[in-house]
Amino acid sequence: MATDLVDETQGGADDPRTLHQQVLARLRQSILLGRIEPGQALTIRGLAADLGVSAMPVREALRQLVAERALELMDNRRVRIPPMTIERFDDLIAARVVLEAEAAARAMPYVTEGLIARLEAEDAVINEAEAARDYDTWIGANFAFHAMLYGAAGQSAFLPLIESLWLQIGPFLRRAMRTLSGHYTVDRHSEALAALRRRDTMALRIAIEADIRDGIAHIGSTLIRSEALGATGVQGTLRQAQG
Amino acid sequence: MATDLVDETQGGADDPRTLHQQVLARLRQSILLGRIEPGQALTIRGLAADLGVSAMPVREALRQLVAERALELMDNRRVRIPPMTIERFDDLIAARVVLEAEAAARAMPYVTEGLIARLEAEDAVINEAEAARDYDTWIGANFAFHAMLYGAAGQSAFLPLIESLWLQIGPFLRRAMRTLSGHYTVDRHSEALAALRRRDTMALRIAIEADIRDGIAHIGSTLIRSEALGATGVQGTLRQAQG
DNA sequence: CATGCCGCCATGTGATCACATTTTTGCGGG
DNA sequence: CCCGCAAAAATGTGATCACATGGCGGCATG
Repeated sequence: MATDLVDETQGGADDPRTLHQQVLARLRQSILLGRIEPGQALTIRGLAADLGVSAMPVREALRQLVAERALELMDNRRVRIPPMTIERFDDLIAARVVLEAEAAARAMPYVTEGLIARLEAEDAVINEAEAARDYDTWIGANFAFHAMLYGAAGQSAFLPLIESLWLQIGPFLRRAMRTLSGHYTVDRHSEALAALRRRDTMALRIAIEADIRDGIAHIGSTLIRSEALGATGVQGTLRQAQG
Repeated sequence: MATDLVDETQGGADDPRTLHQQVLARLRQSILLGRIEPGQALTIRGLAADLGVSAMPVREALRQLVAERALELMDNRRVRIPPMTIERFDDLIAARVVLEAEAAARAMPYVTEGLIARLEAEDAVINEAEAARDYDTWIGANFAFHAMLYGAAGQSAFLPLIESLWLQIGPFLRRAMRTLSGHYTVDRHSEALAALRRRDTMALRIAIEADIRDGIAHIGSTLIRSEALGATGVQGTLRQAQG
């Protein structure tokens, strides 16, 4: 009864990372790509069984994801994806806009031709994925595009904060994209790339903000249709697969 | 050989929180108030002995603080306070400015007379602490003032991000304040309170940004004087007190 | 006296176990 | 047929243990 909740492919036997780091990476990706349903039961033993590890690495990974606000520790001491509300969603978008616009502007001095070329390559992946309706690739490449830009100056204090925001939005982004397939938008990444080539910081800020806003504006309406997504939902009865 | 690294007073026997939550709270406060020296050895067993708990809660608390970027996991798998560089410090301040200015502006609609009164009370505590050179109280009340404002609308997605930034700055803020005792500054909190009373969002943004910038501007010079604070330093040989 | 090597000790990681609490299930009565 | 209560299963929390790794000092050697 093993679910496809996590990517079983990655993580070889000679992975230099600790087990809890591997578990963390896999769970993080699952959340980011919306593979975990809001409301789904997330138990230590269940995840451990699914991932083929003991409980300890899972415990540590869950704790870390709680700290990043990707998961929420309830009063029952159980962990879940935090339910989304309109207010919280609005907060998350506002935080993304100010943080990512600033991060992009601050990355400008470090933008090289090579970086622009790599961004263009990533943008091509995004466009292909969009045409093919491949949402996993689309979401992943989209984040890679932004992260590549913000990390141009090397490790930045902005990136972890932004990543936390993505993790909080991820589960609902995927759900909204399923309902709203084929939404036509202006290619904001092209605008951003043009701004980068011109070294036009202000235009870059505008492009990034526009990309964030109309990339997810329609989620708001999804939220309105089903108030407090994830607040109710299938509680448990999905992780009984173990002896 | 127990250090005064953590506040031993809090945390009764009938604390409803789990042990790891108590440990987390105490470590977090220690970091925020700069009671942990950058470069100081932070071992699981050592902290557990200091706190009178087993290793398990400490492990989980450390993991959570690593996720919040308050601590850093080195390649040795050992944990430390991340060394500060001028670039990182600059990033942290920039992130604080955009996040806190936005958080303050978004809190404006929820500002009541009662909140303003409570902020004034907190500001009084800050001024007293500054006069008395009581840095612990000063830092704590300062954060309480800001958190109170940003949390006016209830739980905000901004607050955890901002808290992470405070935790990253904390250890060095304290160090810089020790060297720069008695720095005269305009009372930006008064300006912020005045803006709140007038419901002047733009003035509030300006006051918050000014408060952040000149509250810690002098730390930059401290950093320049001792390049890469915490990069070198007393490595370990301080947590041998156990057996 | 300086330097490189070896062994010991401390540490992080992961596994397993016991216990208290919560959740689910099953049964009996209304 | 529905509701409530009790038993049973499941879960989170914390403790302890085994093991591999890394750091440190002592020791022998040049």
